[in-house]
Amino acid sequence: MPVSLDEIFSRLFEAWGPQQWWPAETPFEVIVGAVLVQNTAWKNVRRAIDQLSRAGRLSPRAIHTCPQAELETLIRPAGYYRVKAKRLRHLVDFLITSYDGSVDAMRAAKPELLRAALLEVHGVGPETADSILLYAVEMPSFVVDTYTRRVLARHGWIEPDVDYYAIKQFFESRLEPDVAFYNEFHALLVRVGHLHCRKHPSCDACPLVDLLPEGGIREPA
DNA sequence: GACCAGGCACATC
DNA sequence: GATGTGCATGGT
Repeated sequence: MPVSLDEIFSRLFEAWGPQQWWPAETPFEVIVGAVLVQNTAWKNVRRAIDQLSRAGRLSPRAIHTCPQAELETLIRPAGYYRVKAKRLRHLVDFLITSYDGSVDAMRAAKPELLRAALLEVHGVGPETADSILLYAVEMPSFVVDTYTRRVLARHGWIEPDVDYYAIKQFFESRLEPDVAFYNEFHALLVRVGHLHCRKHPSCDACPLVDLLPEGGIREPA
């Protein structure tokens, strides 16, 4: 690790400032978005959430009672609409069964136990669980996604094939647990990953350009 | 028309 | 345990 995470964060934050994540009106909307955004561009998720909202289906009970066909139609713009309709229903069932449909009620839970419980829900993997913990429940659980992995791997700070939990620990072992900080850091990593670490990167304007490893960026995994 | 997007579950070897 | 595949819409 040739450079500190604090240094990386500072550069990104000074370049772009607060990212205003998660883009949602309510904690429940965060949860819905966390499922719908799986391997999908946020713009498409926005459409799906708007359709749910306009149909009066943007609440735990409303989704719980929503016929499957209607739910699929409403979330269609987000892609994978059949699997996501099922995943959304499983998650809402969990929320209603375990927390009486209240996201706020989850705040009283022990973070590790809540994370484990979320991972038991069909369709909720590590990133979705951590997004819910951090952005909806406001627990300091670092979120790792494609961009996080790509940015770190391209700069040679991690091996590209390390697993999710190892990357999560990489951050959490080096940072103080702080919801606002984790929030901002992850959002900034998504931004730098999106702008500069894709298949055809544009490193010139990247705030981390002078932190590139010897021999330039690494190939993606 | 190819390629990509803020994953996850499941099949197969 | 590692690797491959299906899921699907919409933007570039």
